[in-house]
Amino acid sequence: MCDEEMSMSPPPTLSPHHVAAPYEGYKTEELDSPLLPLHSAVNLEHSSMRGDDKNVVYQIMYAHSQHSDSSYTRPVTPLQITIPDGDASPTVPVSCGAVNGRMHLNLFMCPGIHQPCIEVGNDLLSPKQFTVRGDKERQKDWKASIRVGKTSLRTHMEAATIDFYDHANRCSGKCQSRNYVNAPSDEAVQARKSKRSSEAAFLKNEIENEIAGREASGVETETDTKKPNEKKARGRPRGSVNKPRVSIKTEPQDESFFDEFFTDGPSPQAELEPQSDQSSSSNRNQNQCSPYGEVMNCLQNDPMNFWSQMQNSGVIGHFCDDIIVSAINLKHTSLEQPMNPNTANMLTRTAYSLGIQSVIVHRVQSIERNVYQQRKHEEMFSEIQANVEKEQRLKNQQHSGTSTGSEENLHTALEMHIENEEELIDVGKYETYSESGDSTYQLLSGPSSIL
DNA sequence: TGTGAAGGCAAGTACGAAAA
DNA sequence: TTTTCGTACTTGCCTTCACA
Repeated sequence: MCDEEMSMSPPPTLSPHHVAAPYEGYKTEELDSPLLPLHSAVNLEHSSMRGDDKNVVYQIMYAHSQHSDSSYTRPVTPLQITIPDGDASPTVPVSCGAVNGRMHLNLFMCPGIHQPCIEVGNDLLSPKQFTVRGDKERQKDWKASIRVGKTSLRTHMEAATIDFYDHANRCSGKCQSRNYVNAPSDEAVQARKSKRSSEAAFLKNEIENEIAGREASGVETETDTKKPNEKKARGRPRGSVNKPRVSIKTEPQDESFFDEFFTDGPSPQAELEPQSDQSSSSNRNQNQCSPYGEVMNCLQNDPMNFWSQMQNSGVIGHFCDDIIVSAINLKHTSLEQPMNPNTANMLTRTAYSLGIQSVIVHRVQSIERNVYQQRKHEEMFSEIQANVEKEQRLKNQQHSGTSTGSEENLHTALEMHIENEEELIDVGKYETYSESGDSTYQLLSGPSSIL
């Protein structure tokens, strides 16, 4: 399993490029991958994060690590879809239709299609979304639709001039064609390899040309380290049977775990555990693990040391997964249960810990503006509709003549719609969390304010 | 002739309904 | 309650066709 084998190898080093777009403006339209700047909840939980503190967050994470030398490129987990200012993020210019963007290679992770990695203005889009923006979604082939220079992304990937970040260790098993999986003929394989090797130099050169003016150090091609025979086929294995469905509904122990997660001090259970654990775990050799209280103490009082050890041990991915699962549980709790002080407090703590409070504020404002605009438009169209009906009645009464008035009104309505179009708020910027994917907001009676 | 777009097809996923 | 089955959907690759 790739996630469990997450390595800390640096990302490919194709022309490091500093992201120009401001961090705060980044967002993703991925429904299940909301923008979550990741930083230490322990260190920042009580600090007021301002927008210009973002670099501080980054320093807190890595400044004192063993990788403090400038040559080290920070590892990237799937959560880290934001790029702080000043971070070296290798990018390549990409295009899809008329839309241009920059693909962040260290965010481009297998299988890629839903991984937000393409910077377009202030948006961070997945390749799928990028093809939609470029009006190429009907092509059903995102790799062919996205172009690097004059060549498709597919061609680059087949030539191994571009590959998913740390693909050897993070392969999802869903990235390969059925044509590879279904054992192609040796001739086909040889032909493909030959084609790749002959094109690779040209394609690499093309990429370097595309990013001319920057240092072109080449892309790490990981084909040598790949093990094609270990690739899994996409989708459901043949002959497999259904397993009993595992509900992600919060279970009691998960609830308690989550309650503890974002609280200041140890929970009552946590305080009890060390005592019960101390007697039995005082002898490390007997249990083959550190005492509960010792681990908890390190986690709370020396987070830098704790997480550094987890990182060095290569198991930090497990804890990131726990955080993700806990966040999902919190989402379900928020959606399915009446709001209570505990959940509300937890949501606020989470928002502050993840540094997304400004995103939330912007989203609230955007929703309010959108509701106001929708109401305004409804009123406008109701008025026009009433006028049209009025004209129609007059027309019927007169039994003759033309009703130029209604036509004018209709025309006016169309014009007003177009004129006001630019005033419409792009709620898509902050509209990502709807379970159903419905992007329209319900018009509430009363004022536009939702607070 | 090369390139891009559109559509077809294959393989697998996810999920609900039905059966055991 | 668990397992099996059916089906809509997703994804990726290939072929065909139109156009410059």
